[in-house]
Amino acid sequence: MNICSVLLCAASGEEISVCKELDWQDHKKIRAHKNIKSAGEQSDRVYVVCDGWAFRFVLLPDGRKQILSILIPGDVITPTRLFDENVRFSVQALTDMQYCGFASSILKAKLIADLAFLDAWANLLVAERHHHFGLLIDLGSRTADERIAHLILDLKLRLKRRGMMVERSFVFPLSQRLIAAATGLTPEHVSRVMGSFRREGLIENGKGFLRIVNLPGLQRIGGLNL
Amino acid sequence: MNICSVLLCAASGEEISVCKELDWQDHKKIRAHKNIKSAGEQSDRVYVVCDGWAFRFVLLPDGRKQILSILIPGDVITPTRLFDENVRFSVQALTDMQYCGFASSILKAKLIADLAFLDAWANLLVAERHHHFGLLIDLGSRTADERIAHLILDLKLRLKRRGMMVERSFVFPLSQRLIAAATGLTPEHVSRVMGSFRREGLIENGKGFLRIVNLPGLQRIGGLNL
DNA sequence: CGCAGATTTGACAGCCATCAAGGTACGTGG
DNA sequence: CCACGTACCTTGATGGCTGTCAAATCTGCG
Repeated sequence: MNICSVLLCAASGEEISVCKELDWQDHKKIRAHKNIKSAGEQSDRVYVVCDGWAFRFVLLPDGRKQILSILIPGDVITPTRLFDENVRFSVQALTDMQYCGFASSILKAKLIADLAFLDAWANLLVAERHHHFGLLIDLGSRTADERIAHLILDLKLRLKRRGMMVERSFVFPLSQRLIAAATGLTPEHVSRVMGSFRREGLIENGKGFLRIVNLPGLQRIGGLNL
Repeated sequence: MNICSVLLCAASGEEISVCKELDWQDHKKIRAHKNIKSAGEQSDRVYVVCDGWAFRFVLLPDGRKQILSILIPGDVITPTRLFDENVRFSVQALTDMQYCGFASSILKAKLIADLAFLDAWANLLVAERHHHFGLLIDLGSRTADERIAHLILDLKLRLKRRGMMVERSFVFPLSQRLIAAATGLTPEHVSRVMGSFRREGLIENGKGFLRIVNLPGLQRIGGLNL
């Protein structure tokens, strides 16, 4: 048993005991801004974020990139690798990070043998799907303020679940350029919106961290209210 | 063996032989514009579209609706129902339609017993995920023309795979209001874009059908080029 | 110190939303 | 058969949110 197995279990919502026999195959470090995977590459490993942040993205022919998801420690980087050899997106380290890989053949064998593990993996995919629906609503129907507020609230929730918040503050290594790529906006406009959030006393943020000062206010803007 | 089982197999990309023992539990008809499912409802059935079109959507508190996916015959309406009792979205019939339901307990038992079926189901979820990524790119990074052209090309491809195209024409029951809800635009703007497509000789469309006149031209606008 | 990248701010433009009006098709009821 | 209502599509005028372009400031880093 090791830290990566624990993370994998945590990510899939499973009891640690389920994963006792799982052991990591690789354990890698990578520097910020390096690609972990590029779209189209093949691979026989499923990777899990152990430390640091990363993001999934697609590079468009005209140079713009659309971010599909932001990955924090405990997230599975390529959960569909078990069923699809081709990865349809690229993954880049956002900070210096560590991640570890599990051979998909071993995971898949376990998936079949262990019903609880299958359920856990399915729940992981379902949760991601639900998350993507939220993103679609943001990009399709909501204003810049709403998208950014929602992004912040979403990250807050996920970090809190993993015990990575202190008070109302958390590590926040996202550059405004990245927030822009995630929300479908331009960096300039993100700067304007974040600036107004700060002036209105909703948030405080400095180098690498963010603090939610007025949670109800932020929720009034970015809550999905579904 | 019946038409619904065949459709379910087709949808999951499986050989028909795999599904021989599956039998439908319900077979329902429903009129256009009626809801098949509402978000939050629980259900113990997985439904498959037999005839007609439908769409998944989320209703926002301010009354706008965002369409998440358009469903054509052969599509599984609630593929995650096997792992998640709560459905996070609503589904509405777009035309008069027929659909049938399979008890999720039976499907799930088959999933565990039959490796090929598990793979097929996983492929279905992976394909949907990939499709949602494409939508995210549209809504996040692309113009109105590109989104609409892409929507048309995507439907064309899916209908072609199911053998539902004649020449370059296909049934196209989407109102412009619905295209707007799917692409994150307003009906007025959709009308302008479709009008310009028509004037430029890219498409022809009348009541309930659409014909792609200039496929390369449309692909130049709406191809993802990934 | 010098450079590259991130953030901020301002001016301006454009895409698309909003508001409004009119046309067409279709179903219903008289 | 015709009046009428409803829903959809079309078109125009106007406005606003956000993108684009540009430049200044700041920061970290070699």
